[in-house]
Amino acid sequence: MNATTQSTTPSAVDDQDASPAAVPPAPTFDDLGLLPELLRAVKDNGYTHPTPIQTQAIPIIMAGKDVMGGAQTGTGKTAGFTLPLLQRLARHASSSPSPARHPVRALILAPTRELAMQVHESVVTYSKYVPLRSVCIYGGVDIKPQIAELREGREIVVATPGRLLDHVQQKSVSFAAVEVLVLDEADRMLDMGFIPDIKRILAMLPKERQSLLFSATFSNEIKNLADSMLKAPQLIEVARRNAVSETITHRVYPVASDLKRSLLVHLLTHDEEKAKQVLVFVGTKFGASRLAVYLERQGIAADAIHGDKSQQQRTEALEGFKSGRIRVLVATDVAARGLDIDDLPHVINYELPHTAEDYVHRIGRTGRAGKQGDATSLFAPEEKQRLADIEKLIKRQIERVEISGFAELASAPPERAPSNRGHKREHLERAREKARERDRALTLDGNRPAGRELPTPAAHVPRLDPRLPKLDFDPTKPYVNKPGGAEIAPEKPSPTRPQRPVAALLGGLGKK
DNA sequence: AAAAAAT
Repeated sequence: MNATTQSTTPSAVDDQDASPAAVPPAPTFDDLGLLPELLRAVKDNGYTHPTPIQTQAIPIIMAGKDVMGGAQTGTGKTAGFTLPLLQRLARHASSSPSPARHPVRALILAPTRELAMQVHESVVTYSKYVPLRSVCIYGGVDIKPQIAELREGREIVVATPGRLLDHVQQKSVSFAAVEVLVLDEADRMLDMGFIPDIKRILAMLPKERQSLLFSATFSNEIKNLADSMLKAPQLIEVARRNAVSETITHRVYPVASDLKRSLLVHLLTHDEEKAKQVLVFVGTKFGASRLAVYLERQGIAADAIHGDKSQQQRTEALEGFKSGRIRVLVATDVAARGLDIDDLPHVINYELPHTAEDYVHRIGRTGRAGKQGDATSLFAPEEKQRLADIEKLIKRQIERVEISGFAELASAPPERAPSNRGHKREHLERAREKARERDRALTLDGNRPAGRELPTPAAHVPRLDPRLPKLDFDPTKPYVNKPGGAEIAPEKPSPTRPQRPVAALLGGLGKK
């Protein structure tokens, strides 16, 4: 916006505004009254000017007030609460080596492991010169080192709710001395059904404390949550809700869904701009893995990140991407919110997200902090409604870019579209996938979908989804459910009684 | 409609 007028003298008044007298000079971090130790850490990181949310939030949080914050990632929100939080704790920090002198004084809750790690990183960065220690608590990894760290004494705990409650049960953490609670991405927590966990944790905290709640949206549920946990909160809101960065160029490429893979490879290899790193969003976990493998086979360094991957795999994929070893990171919406990947120039939606709001979150990975960003979406005819919803939400028409050989097929009826186009291999793959889907429906659902005919034996290739645990019994035969495994029932079941679907068996085993 | 999170 005012990039050209951005003065080299930090104290210069921004005279772009209509009423210069009313506009204070752009604040620097020095103006915020932060401790020298914190300022030093900020400067080590190369920051001189706080973002708008930091300018607003830091004094309010330092004053000990409760906060309801509406800010998206990339606005400097994390430092906006980390710095004043450290400042408050540092005032009575204990430099004693005794663990007993380091009880948990601040609790920060985040919805995903990656987000928790990021917040923790920020805490570590800014607490460099103050005697405060922190730990990141999340699932999917060995719990013992976490217990050991908590035993040593940590003033600041950044955690995902599930594992934290695990620690509560094991009595490896005490909340008796908690002074500040931060709930980050509360809307996400709500979506993920974390609210019961959050309520349980809240009930264990001292009543006398400062609470900060951050959420990208303000639904009634969020407001209720805020009412139950905040006292006379100050409202901080920078970016307009669902605001989309102005520096992002949006594009959609019309294409038949069967050809999306080919188009993606085409874009990744032909478009000079996209010879760089790209984050690709897909709709399903399976789809993410499949696409990453496909890209690897095409000679493009790719990896997938999603919730069915082990924590180590997720960390590896993210590190690989950040280090540049991986060129294309294929992700589900695990990465849509909060994932902070610096200077990401391109985001591709391989599939349009189910809700328009998710589009905003996904493309929020690019065009950060005034940088130029590209949001490209592959747009199949059946996604028409989704695109309409997105355009309505972001209040702009997205440019259609038609690529010869792809766009024509997108306007043809989907069934006929890809035929005799020299994509036989893909066709085969597609057919195989269809067969797999059919198998899944048959073997796992037990009941045929209403009105759907059984495929003819020739078309029906009996094969179970390879991701599922191997069954050492015939799912079409009657069974009994025993602790430790399933067995074919020895006795003949009543012929009049319908069999329980296999899905019920698998579900039952999963819970045991 | 899909994904995320404790085992």
